[in-house]
Amino acid sequence: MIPKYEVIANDIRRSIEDSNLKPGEKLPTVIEFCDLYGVSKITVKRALEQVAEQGLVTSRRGSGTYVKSTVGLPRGFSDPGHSDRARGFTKEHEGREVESVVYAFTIVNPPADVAEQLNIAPDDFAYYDERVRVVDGTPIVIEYTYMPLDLIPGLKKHHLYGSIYGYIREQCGLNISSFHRTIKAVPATSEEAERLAVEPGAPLLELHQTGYLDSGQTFEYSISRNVGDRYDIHYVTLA
Amino acid sequence: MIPKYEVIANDIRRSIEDSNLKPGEKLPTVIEFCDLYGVSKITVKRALEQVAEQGLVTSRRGSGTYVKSTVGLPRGFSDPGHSDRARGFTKEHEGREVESVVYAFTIVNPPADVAEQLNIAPDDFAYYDERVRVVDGTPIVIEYTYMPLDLIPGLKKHHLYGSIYGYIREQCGLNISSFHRTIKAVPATSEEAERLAVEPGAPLLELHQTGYLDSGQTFEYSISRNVGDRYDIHYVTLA
DNA sequence: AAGTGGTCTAGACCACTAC
DNA sequence: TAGTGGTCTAGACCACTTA
Repeated sequence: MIPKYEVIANDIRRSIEDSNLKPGEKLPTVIEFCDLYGVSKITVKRALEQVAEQGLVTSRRGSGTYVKSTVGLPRGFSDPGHSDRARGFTKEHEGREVESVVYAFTIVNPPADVAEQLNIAPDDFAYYDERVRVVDGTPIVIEYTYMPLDLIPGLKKHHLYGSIYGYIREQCGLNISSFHRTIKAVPATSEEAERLAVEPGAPLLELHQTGYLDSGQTFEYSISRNVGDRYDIHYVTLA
Repeated sequence: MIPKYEVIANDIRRSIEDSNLKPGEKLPTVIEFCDLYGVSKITVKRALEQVAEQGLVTSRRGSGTYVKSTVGLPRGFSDPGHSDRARGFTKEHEGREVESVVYAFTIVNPPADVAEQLNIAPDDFAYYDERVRVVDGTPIVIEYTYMPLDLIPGLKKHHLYGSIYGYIREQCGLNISSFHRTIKAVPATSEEAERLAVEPGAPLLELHQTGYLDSGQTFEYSISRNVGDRYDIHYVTLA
Protein backbone atom coordinates (compact mmCIF):
# COMPACT_ATOMS: atom_id res chain seq x y z
CA MET A 1 0.00 0.00 0.00
CA ILE A 2 1.65 3.18 -1.19
CA PRO A 3 0.65 6.29 0.76
CA LYS A 4 -0.95 9.11 -1.19
CA TYR A 5 1.82 11.53 -0.30
CA GLU A 6 4.33 9.13 -1.84
CA VAL A 7 2.32 8.97 -5.04
CA ILE A 8 2.17 12.75 -5.26
CA ALA A 9 5.86 13.11 -4.41
CA ASN A 10 6.78 10.58 -7.07
CA ASP A 11 4.71 12.43 -9.65
CA ILE A 12 6.46 15.68 -8.81
CA ARG A 13 9.90 14.07 -8.96
CA ARG A 14 9.09 12.52 -12.32
CA SER A 15 7.79 15.82 -13.66
CA ILE A 16 11.08 17.45 -12.75
CA GLU A 17 13.24 14.66 -14.15
CA ASP A 18 11.24 14.68 -17.39
CA SER A 19 11.57 18.48 -17.53
CA ASN A 20 7.83 19.00 -17.52
CA LEU A 21 8.70 21.24 -14.64
CA LYS A 22 11.75 23.36 -15.40
CA PRO A 23 14.27 24.99 -13.06
CA GLY A 24 12.89 28.16 -11.51
CA GLU A 25 9.34 27.27 -12.45
CA LYS A 26 6.53 27.60 -9.93
CA LEU A 27 4.67 24.45 -9.01
CA PRO A 28 0.89 24.37 -8.66
CA THR A 29 -0.26 25.79 -5.34
CA VAL A 30 -1.04 23.48 -2.47
CA ILE A 31 -4.77 24.05 -3.03
CA GLU A 32 -4.44 23.20 -6.70
CA PHE A 33 -2.71 19.95 -5.79
CA CYS A 34 -5.54 19.22 -3.36
CA ASP A 35 -8.09 19.55 -6.15
CA LEU A 36 -5.92 17.63 -8.61
CA TYR A 37 -5.55 14.61 -6.36
CA GLY A 38 -8.69 14.95 -4.27
CA VAL A 39 -6.70 14.97 -1.04
CA SER A 40 -6.40 17.31 1.89
CA LYS A 41 -3.85 20.07 2.37
CA ILE A 42 -1.72 18.31 4.90
CA THR A 43 -1.18 15.40 2.55
CA VAL A 44 0.03 17.66 -0.24
CA LYS A 45 2.23 19.50 2.21
CA ARG A 46 3.82 16.27 3.23
CA ALA A 47 4.58 15.32 -0.36
CA LEU A 48 6.15 18.71 -1.03
CA GLU A 49 8.19 18.48 2.14
CA GLN A 50 9.60 15.16 1.07
CA VAL A 51 10.63 16.47 -2.32
CA ALA A 52 12.09 19.57 -0.67
CA GLU A 53 14.18 17.40 1.63
CA GLN A 54 15.68 15.72 -1.39
CA GLY A 55 16.69 19.13 -2.62
CA LEU A 56 14.56 19.29 -5.76
CA VAL A 57 12.19 22.09 -4.78
CA THR A 58 11.97 24.86 -2.24
CA SER A 59 8.87 26.42 -0.67
CA ARG A 60 8.34 30.02 0.39
CA ARG A 61 5.48 30.92 2.63
CA GLY A 62 3.25 33.49 1.00
CA SER A 63 4.79 32.88 -2.40
CA GLY A 64 4.85 29.34 -3.71
CA THR A 65 6.98 26.29 -4.36
CA TYR A 66 9.74 26.43 -6.96
CA VAL A 67 11.92 23.97 -8.84
CA LYS A 68 15.63 24.20 -8.13
CA SER A 69 18.09 23.93 -10.98
CA THR A 70 19.68 20.57 -10.45
CA VAL A 71 21.64 20.44 -13.69
CA GLY A 72 24.76 18.39 -13.63
CA LEU A 73 23.74 16.43 -10.59
CA PRO A 74 24.17 12.67 -10.66
CA ARG A 75 21.25 10.79 -12.17
CA GLY A 76 18.92 9.14 -9.72
CA PHE A 77 19.91 11.73 -7.16
CA SER A 78 16.30 12.07 -6.18
CA ASP A 79 15.69 8.36 -5.72
CA PRO A 80 14.94 7.71 -2.11
CA GLY A 81 17.74 5.69 -0.61
CA HIS A 82 20.05 6.35 -3.54
CA SER A 83 23.00 6.24 -1.27
CA ASP A 84 25.57 3.55 -1.92
CA ARG A 85 26.42 1.80 1.31
CA ALA A 86 22.93 2.23 2.68
CA ARG A 87 21.45 0.12 -0.08
CA GLY A 88 24.50 -2.06 0.09
CA PHE A 89 27.44 -2.03 -2.23
CA THR A 90 26.13 -5.02 -4.16
CA LYS A 91 22.80 -3.36 -4.92
CA GLU A 92 24.44 -0.06 -5.84
CA HIS A 93 26.57 -1.65 -8.52
CA GLU A 94 23.83 -3.88 -9.89
CA GLY A 95 24.49 -4.99 -13.44
CA ARG A 96 28.22 -4.75 -13.03
CA GLU A 97 30.55 -7.47 -11.91
CA VAL A 98 31.05 -7.10 -8.17
CA GLU A 99 33.64 -9.29 -6.46
CA SER A 100 35.09 -9.38 -2.98
CA VAL A 101 38.51 -10.30 -1.72
CA VAL A 102 38.36 -11.40 1.90
CA TYR A 103 41.56 -10.78 3.86
CA ALA A 104 40.20 -11.67 7.28
CA PHE A 105 37.10 -13.13 8.86
CA THR A 106 37.24 -13.89 12.56
CA ILE A 107 35.29 -13.64 15.79
CA VAL A 108 36.88 -11.42 18.40
CA ASN A 109 36.40 -9.40 21.53
CA PRO A 110 36.35 -5.96 19.96
CA PRO A 111 38.53 -3.09 21.20
CA ALA A 112 36.90 -0.88 23.81
CA ASP A 113 36.00 1.95 21.44
CA VAL A 114 34.37 -0.44 18.99
CA ALA A 115 32.47 -2.20 21.77
CA GLU A 116 31.17 1.17 22.85
CA GLN A 117 30.06 2.00 19.32
CA LEU A 118 28.32 -1.37 19.01
CA ASN A 119 26.75 -0.88 22.42
CA ILE A 120 27.92 -4.28 23.63
CA ALA A 121 29.98 -5.37 26.64
CA PRO A 122 33.78 -5.66 26.20
CA ASP A 123 33.58 -9.43 26.63
CA ASP A 124 30.82 -9.86 24.08
CA PHE A 125 31.89 -11.33 20.78
CA ALA A 126 31.78 -9.68 17.39
CA TYR A 127 32.57 -10.69 13.84
CA TYR A 128 35.50 -8.88 12.32
CA ASP A 129 36.21 -8.87 8.64
CA GLU A 130 38.49 -7.17 6.17
CA ARG A 131 37.49 -7.22 2.55
CA VAL A 132 38.18 -5.36 -0.66
CA ARG A 133 35.32 -4.69 -3.05
CA VAL A 134 36.13 -4.96 -6.72
CA VAL A 135 33.89 -3.66 -9.50
CA ASP A 136 34.58 -4.77 -13.06
CA GLY A 137 38.09 -5.76 -12.05
CA THR A 138 38.95 -2.47 -10.34
CA PRO A 139 39.35 -2.39 -6.55
CA ILE A 140 37.24 0.42 -5.10
CA VAL A 141 37.29 0.16 -1.37
CA ILE A 142 38.68 -1.74 1.59
CA GLU A 143 36.33 -2.32 4.52
CA TYR A 144 37.13 -3.13 8.14
CA THR A 145 33.86 -4.22 9.73
CA TYR A 146 32.65 -5.30 13.18
CA MET A 147 29.20 -6.83 13.80
CA PRO A 148 27.79 -8.17 17.07
CA LEU A 149 27.67 -11.96 17.05
CA ASP A 150 24.45 -12.16 19.07
CA LEU A 151 22.50 -10.02 16.63
CA ILE A 152 23.50 -11.85 13.48
CA PRO A 153 23.89 -15.57 14.11
CA GLY A 154 25.17 -17.90 11.44
CA LEU A 155 27.27 -15.53 9.36
CA LYS A 156 29.77 -17.55 7.33
CA LYS A 157 32.73 -16.59 5.21
CA HIS A 158 30.92 -17.31 1.97
CA HIS A 159 28.39 -14.56 2.79
CA LEU A 160 31.23 -12.06 2.55
CA TYR A 161 31.53 -12.78 -1.14
CA GLY A 162 27.97 -11.61 -1.66
CA SER A 163 25.86 -9.06 0.15
CA ILE A 164 26.06 -9.05 3.94
CA TYR A 165 23.11 -6.68 4.08
CA GLY A 166 21.12 -9.16 2.02
CA TYR A 167 21.89 -11.84 4.59
CA ILE A 168 20.85 -9.59 7.46
CA ARG A 169 17.62 -8.61 5.80
CA GLU A 170 16.49 -11.85 4.23
CA GLN A 171 17.99 -14.60 6.38
CA CYS A 172 17.79 -12.84 9.73
CA GLY A 173 14.58 -10.93 9.03
CA LEU A 174 16.04 -7.70 10.40
CA ASN A 175 15.25 -4.20 9.16
CA ILE A 176 18.11 -1.81 8.53
CA SER A 177 17.09 1.67 9.59
CA SER A 178 19.89 4.20 9.28
CA PHE A 179 23.59 5.01 9.32
CA HIS A 180 25.70 7.59 11.08
CA ARG A 181 28.75 8.58 9.12
CA THR A 182 31.93 10.53 9.50
CA ILE A 183 34.12 11.27 6.51
CA LYS A 184 37.70 12.41 6.14
CA ALA A 185 40.59 12.09 3.73
CA VAL A 186 43.56 9.88 4.61
CA PRO A 187 46.69 8.49 2.92
CA ALA A 188 46.84 4.81 1.95
CA THR A 189 49.09 2.60 4.05
CA SER A 190 51.51 0.45 2.12
CA GLU A 191 49.36 -2.62 2.78
CA GLU A 192 46.25 -0.83 1.55
CA ALA A 193 48.13 0.50 -1.43
CA GLU A 194 48.93 -3.04 -2.47
CA ARG A 195 45.42 -4.36 -1.89
CA LEU A 196 43.79 -1.45 -3.71
CA ALA A 197 46.37 -1.17 -6.49
CA VAL A 198 47.31 2.43 -5.75
CA GLU A 199 50.50 4.18 -4.67
CA PRO A 200 51.33 4.29 -0.95
CA GLY A 201 50.12 7.60 0.45
CA ALA A 202 47.46 7.95 -2.25
CA PRO A 203 44.39 9.89 -1.03
CA LEU A 204 41.57 7.71 0.24
CA LEU A 205 38.12 8.71 1.42
CA GLU A 206 37.73 7.28 4.91
CA LEU A 207 34.19 6.59 6.01
CA HIS A 208 33.35 5.68 9.60
CA GLN A 209 29.93 4.13 9.58
CA THR A 210 27.65 2.99 12.39
CA GLY A 211 24.62 1.03 11.19
CA TYR A 212 21.32 0.74 13.07
CA LEU A 213 18.35 -1.61 12.91
CA ASP A 214 14.80 -0.36 13.27
CA SER A 215 14.91 -1.72 16.80
CA GLY A 216 17.53 0.90 17.59
CA GLN A 217 20.27 -1.70 18.01
CA THR A 218 23.65 -1.18 16.39
CA PHE A 219 24.37 -3.97 13.93
CA GLU A 220 27.58 -2.68 12.36
CA TYR A 221 30.61 -0.54 12.92
CA SER A 222 32.70 -0.19 9.85
CA ILE A 223 35.65 1.82 8.63
CA SER A 224 36.03 1.84 4.89
CA ARG A 225 38.70 3.48 2.81
CA ASN A 226 37.65 4.36 -0.71
CA VAL A 227 40.03 5.07 -3.55
CA GLY A 228 39.86 8.81 -4.18
CA ASP A 229 39.43 8.89 -7.90
CA ARG A 230 37.17 5.85 -8.11
CA TYR A 231 34.54 6.87 -5.63
CA ASP A 232 32.46 9.82 -4.53
CA ILE A 233 29.54 10.56 -2.23
CA HIS A 234 26.53 12.79 -2.86
CA TYR A 235 24.09 14.31 -0.47
CA VAL A 236 21.80 17.23 0.25
CA THR A 237 21.96 19.52 3.26
CA LEU A 238 19.10 21.73 4.35
CA ALA A 239 20.23 25.06 5.77
CA MET B 1 6.65 31.56 17.07
CA ILE B 2 8.00 28.06 17.61
CA PRO B 3 5.73 25.30 16.33
CA LYS B 4 4.54 22.73 18.84
CA TYR B 5 6.21 19.86 17.04
CA GLU B 6 9.54 21.69 17.38
CA VAL B 7 9.01 22.10 21.10
CA ILE B 8 8.25 18.42 21.50
CA ALA B 9 11.17 17.40 19.28
CA ASN B 10 13.52 19.62 21.28
CA ASP B 11 12.33 18.08 24.53
CA ILE B 12 12.96 14.59 23.19
CA ARG B 13 16.43 15.53 21.93
CA ARG B 14 17.30 17.06 25.26
CA SER B 15 16.04 13.99 27.12
CA ILE B 16 18.34 11.84 25.06
CA GLU B 17 21.34 14.12 25.39
CA ASP B 18 20.82 14.32 29.16
CA SER B 19 20.45 10.54 29.29
CA ASN B 20 16.98 10.73 30.77
CA LEU B 21 16.23 8.49 27.86
CA LYS B 22 18.87 5.80 27.45
CA PRO B 23 19.92 3.83 24.35
CA GLY B 24 17.47 1.04 23.59
CA GLU B 25 14.82 2.53 25.83
CA LYS B 26 11.23 2.83 24.63
CA LEU B 27 9.79 6.31 24.39
CA PRO B 28 6.27 7.10 25.56
CA THR B 29 3.65 6.06 23.02
CA VAL B 30 2.25 8.59 20.60
CA ILE B 31 -0.99 8.70 22.59
CA GLU B 32 0.90 9.33 25.80
CA PHE B 33 2.72 12.23 24.16
CA CYS B 34 -0.65 13.58 23.02
CA ASP B 35 -1.92 13.62 26.58
CA LEU B 36 1.36 14.99 27.92
CA TYR B 37 1.38 17.98 25.61
CA GLY B 38 -2.33 18.31 24.92
CA VAL B 39 -1.81 18.05 21.18
CA SER B 40 -3.12 15.82 18.45
CA LYS B 41 -1.54 12.65 17.13
CA ILE B 42 -0.27 14.09 13.89
CA THR B 43 1.69 16.75 15.73
CA VAL B 44 3.44 14.19 17.91
CA LYS B 45 4.12 12.07 14.86
CA ARG B 46 5.77 14.99 13.19
CA ALA B 47 8.02 15.63 16.16
CA LEU B 48 9.07 11.98 16.28
CA GLU B 49 9.70 11.97 12.55
CA GLN B 50 12.00 14.93 12.87
CA VAL B 51 14.03 13.31 15.62
CA ALA B 52 14.12 10.06 13.65
CA GLU B 53 15.50 11.90 10.62
CA GLN B 54 18.34 13.15 12.77
CA GLY B 55 19.08 9.56 13.60
CA LEU B 56 18.38 9.68 17.33
CA VAL B 57 15.34 7.39 17.47
CA THR B 58 13.62 4.83 15.31
CA SER B 59 9.94 3.94 15.15
CA ARG B 60 8.38 0.55 14.50
CA ARG B 61 4.74 0.27 13.61
CA GLY B 62 2.91 -1.89 16.09
CA SER B 63 5.72 -1.72 18.58
CA GLY B 64 6.96 1.69 19.63
CA THR B 65 9.69 4.28 19.28
CA TYR B 66 13.17 3.51 20.59
CA VAL B 67 16.34 5.46 21.38
CA LYS B 68 19.37 4.57 19.28
CA SER B 69 22.75 4.27 20.91
CA THR B 70 24.58 7.32 19.69
CA VAL B 71 27.62 6.97 21.90
CA GLY B 72 30.79 8.41 20.54
CA LEU B 73 29.06 10.65 18.07
CA PRO B 74 30.15 14.27 17.84
CA ARG B 75 28.43 16.60 20.28
CA GLY B 76 25.69 18.73 18.83
CA PHE B 77 25.16 16.10 16.21
CA SER B 78 21.45 16.44 16.69
CA ASP B 79 21.40 20.20 16.37
CA PRO B 80 19.40 21.14 13.32
CA GLY B 81 21.72 22.64 10.76
CA HIS B 82 24.82 21.51 12.58
CA SER B 83 26.62 21.18 9.31
CA ASP B 84 29.65 23.39 8.86
CA ARG B 85 29.50 25.05 5.50
CA ALA B 86 25.72 25.33 5.59
CA ARG B 87 25.86 27.56 8.63
CA GLY B 88 28.94 29.16 7.22
CA PHE B 89 32.49 28.49 8.21
CA THR B 90 32.62 31.61 10.37
CA LYS B 91 29.61 30.55 12.42
CA GLU B 92 30.84 26.99 12.76
CA HIS B 93 34.09 28.05 14.34
CA GLU B 94 32.57 30.69 16.58
CA GLY B 95 34.71 31.54 19.54
CA ARG B 96 37.92 30.64 17.74
CA GLU B 97 40.08 32.90 15.68
CA VAL B 98 39.01 32.60 12.06
CA GLU B 99 41.07 34.32 9.41
CA SER B 100 41.03 34.28 5.64
CA VAL B 101 43.81 34.62 3.12
CA VAL B 102 42.46 35.86 -0.20
CA TYR B 103 44.48 34.74 -3.23
CA ALA B 104 42.07 35.99 -5.88
CA PHE B 105 38.93 38.05 -6.18
CA THR B 106 37.74 38.88 -9.68
CA ILE B 107 34.67 39.11 -11.87
CA VAL B 108 34.69 36.73 -14.82
CA ASN B 109 32.66 34.95 -17.44
CA PRO B 110 32.60 31.53 -15.83
CA PRO B 111 33.58 28.36 -17.70
CA ALA B 112 30.68 26.56 -19.40
CA ASP B 113 30.29 23.87 -16.75
CA VAL B 114 30.20 26.42 -13.95
CA ALA B 115 27.72 28.59 -15.84
CA GLU B 116 25.51 25.54 -16.19
CA GLN B 117 25.73 24.82 -12.48
CA LEU B 118 24.90 28.43 -11.64
CA ASN B 119 22.06 28.35 -14.14
CA ILE B 120 23.26 31.51 -15.86
CA ALA B 121 24.17 32.34 -19.48
CA PRO B 122 27.82 31.91 -20.54
CA ASP B 123 28.14 35.68 -21.03
CA ASP B 124 26.72 36.50 -17.61
CA PHE B 125 29.25 37.65 -15.06
CA ALA B 126 30.16 35.91 -11.83
CA TYR B 127 32.44 36.63 -8.93
CA TYR B 128 35.37 34.28 -8.59
CA ASP B 129 37.44 34.01 -5.48
CA GLU B 130 40.14 31.85 -4.03
CA ARG B 131 40.66 31.93 -0.32
CA VAL B 132 42.19 29.87 2.44
CA ARG B 133 40.42 29.63 5.78
CA VAL B 134 42.62 29.62 8.84
CA VAL B 135 41.45 28.65 12.33
CA ASP B 136 43.68 29.50 15.29
CA GLY B 137 46.61 29.88 12.95
CA THR B 138 46.14 26.53 11.18
CA PRO B 139 45.02 26.52 7.54
CA ILE B 140 42.03 24.20 7.14
CA VAL B 141 40.67 24.59 3.66
CA ILE B 142 41.12 26.30 0.32
CA GLU B 143 37.96 27.41 -1.48
CA TYR B 144 37.42 28.19 -5.15
CA THR B 145 34.04 29.90 -5.39
CA TYR B 146 31.79 31.30 -8.13
CA MET B 147 28.72 33.45 -7.42
CA PRO B 148 26.40 35.15 -9.92
CA LEU B 149 26.98 38.90 -10.00
CA ASP B 150 23.33 39.72 -10.61
CA LEU B 151 22.13 37.89 -7.52
CA ILE B 152 24.60 39.41 -5.07
CA PRO B 153 25.39 43.01 -5.95
CA GLY B 154 28.00 44.97 -4.09
CA LEU B 155 30.27 42.18 -2.91
CA LYS B 156 33.68 43.65 -2.09
CA LYS B 157 37.01 42.09 -1.26
CA HIS B 158 36.78 43.02 2.40
CA HIS B 159 33.68 40.80 2.73
CA LEU B 160 35.88 37.82 1.94
CA TYR B 161 37.73 38.33 5.20
CA GLY B 162 34.51 37.82 7.10
CA SER B 163 31.44 35.76 6.36
CA ILE B 164 30.12 35.85 2.80
CA TYR B 165 26.97 34.06 3.92
CA GLY B 166 26.43 36.76 6.49
CA TYR B 167 26.60 39.38 3.73
CA ILE B 168 24.15 37.43 1.57
CA ARG B 169 21.69 37.00 4.39
CA GLU B 170 21.88 40.33 6.16
CA GLN B 171 22.88 42.83 3.49
CA CYS B 172 21.09 41.26 0.53
CA GLY B 173 18.12 39.93 2.52
CA LEU B 174 18.32 36.55 0.82
CA ASN B 175 17.46 33.22 2.40
CA ILE B 176 19.84 30.33 1.95
CA SER B 177 17.88 27.14 1.54
CA SER B 178 20.08 24.13 0.82
CA PHE B 179 23.26 22.68 -0.63
CA HIS B 180 23.99 19.82 -2.97
CA ARG B 181 27.33 18.23 -2.33
CA THR B 182 29.71 15.75 -3.84
CA ILE B 183 32.72 14.52 -1.92
CA LYS B 184 35.87 12.74 -2.94
CA ALA B 185 39.49 12.44 -1.87
CA VAL B 186 42.24 14.11 -3.93
CA PRO B 187 45.96 14.85 -3.64
CA ALA B 188 47.14 18.39 -2.93
CA THR B 189 48.76 20.22 -5.84
CA SER B 190 52.10 21.84 -5.08
CA GLU B 191 50.45 25.26 -4.97
CA GLU B 192 47.80 24.03 -2.56
CA ALA B 193 50.42 22.26 -0.49
CA GLU B 194 52.19 25.56 0.02
CA ARG B 195 49.04 27.52 0.80
CA LEU B 196 47.74 24.88 3.22
CA ALA B 197 51.11 24.04 4.79
CA VAL B 198 51.00 20.34 3.88
CA GLU B 199 53.15 18.09 1.70
CA PRO B 200 52.41 17.99 -2.05
CA GLY B 201 50.18 15.00 -2.74
CA ALA B 202 48.77 15.04 0.80
CA PRO B 203 45.18 13.75 0.97
CA LEU B 204 42.52 16.44 0.80
CA LEU B 205 38.76 16.12 1.09
CA GLU B 206 37.32 17.73 -2.03
CA LEU B 207 33.82 19.09 -1.66
CA HIS B 208 31.84 20.26 -4.68
CA GLN B 209 29.03 22.40 -3.39
CA THR B 210 26.09 24.03 -5.13
CA GLY B 211 24.17 26.45 -2.92
CA TYR B 212 20.51 27.41 -3.37
CA LEU B 213 18.32 30.24 -2.15
CA ASP B 214 14.75 29.66 -1.04
CA SER B 215 13.71 31.11 -4.39
CA GLY B 216 15.29 28.07 -6.03
CA GLN B 217 18.07 30.16 -7.60
CA THR B 218 21.66 28.97 -7.41
CA PHE B 219 23.79 31.51 -5.54
CA GLU B 220 27.06 29.61 -5.28
CA TYR B 221 29.18 26.98 -6.91
CA SER B 222 32.22 26.15 -4.90
CA ILE B 223 34.98 23.61 -4.84
CA SER B 224 36.78 23.38 -1.55
CA ARG B 225 39.71 21.21 -0.60
CA ASN B 226 39.97 20.41 3.07
CA VAL B 227 43.10 19.18 4.78
CA GLY B 228 42.50 15.51 5.55
CA ASP B 229 43.55 15.37 9.17
CA ARG B 230 42.16 18.77 10.13
CA TYR B 231 38.61 18.32 8.92
CA ASP B 232 35.76 15.85 8.82
CA ILE B 233 32.10 15.72 7.88
CA HIS B 234 29.23 14.05 9.73
CA TYR B 235 25.81 13.08 8.53
CA VAL B 236 22.93 10.64 8.88
CA THR B 237 21.49 8.49 6.13
CA LEU B 238 18.09 6.86 6.33
CA ALA B 239 17.96 3.46 4.69
C1' DA C 1 -7.35 -9.38 20.81
C1' DA C 2 -5.28 -5.38 22.34
C1' DG C 3 -2.00 -2.00 21.66
C1' DT C 4 0.95 0.82 18.73
C1' DG C 5 2.48 3.54 14.93
C1' DG C 6 1.03 5.40 10.04
C1' DT C 7 -2.16 7.76 7.00
C1' DC C 8 -5.73 10.86 6.06
C1' DT C 9 -9.63 14.31 6.27
C1' DA C 10 -12.20 18.85 6.40
C1' DG C 11 -11.65 22.74 8.04
C1' DA C 12 -9.72 26.53 11.18
C1' DC C 13 -6.37 29.83 11.95
C1' DC C 14 -1.88 32.05 11.35
C1' DA C 15 2.37 34.23 9.00
C1' DC C 16 4.15 35.87 5.16
C1' DT C 17 4.48 37.73 0.17
C1' DA C 18 3.16 40.36 -3.53
C1' DC C 19 0.62 43.80 -5.41
C1' DT D 1 -5.92 43.01 0.51
C1' DA D 2 -5.89 38.71 -1.61
C1' DG D 3 -3.31 34.69 -2.17
C1' DT D 4 0.02 31.35 -0.52
C1' DG D 5 2.34 28.18 2.46
C1' DG D 6 2.63 26.46 7.61
C1' DT D 7 0.50 24.63 11.75
C1' DC D 8 -2.93 22.23 14.14
C1' DT D 9 -7.15 19.56 15.59
C1' DA D 10 -10.40 15.59 16.65
C1' DG D 11 -11.30 11.75 15.08
C1' DA D 12 -11.52 7.79 11.59
C1' DC D 13 -9.42 3.96 9.68
C1' DC D 14 -5.53 0.92 8.57
C1' DA D 15 -1.18 -2.10 9.18
C1' DC D 16 1.60 -4.19 12.08
C1' DT D 17 3.55 -6.36 16.52
C1' DT D 18 2.99 -8.74 20.60
C1' DA D 19 1.13 -11.87 23.57
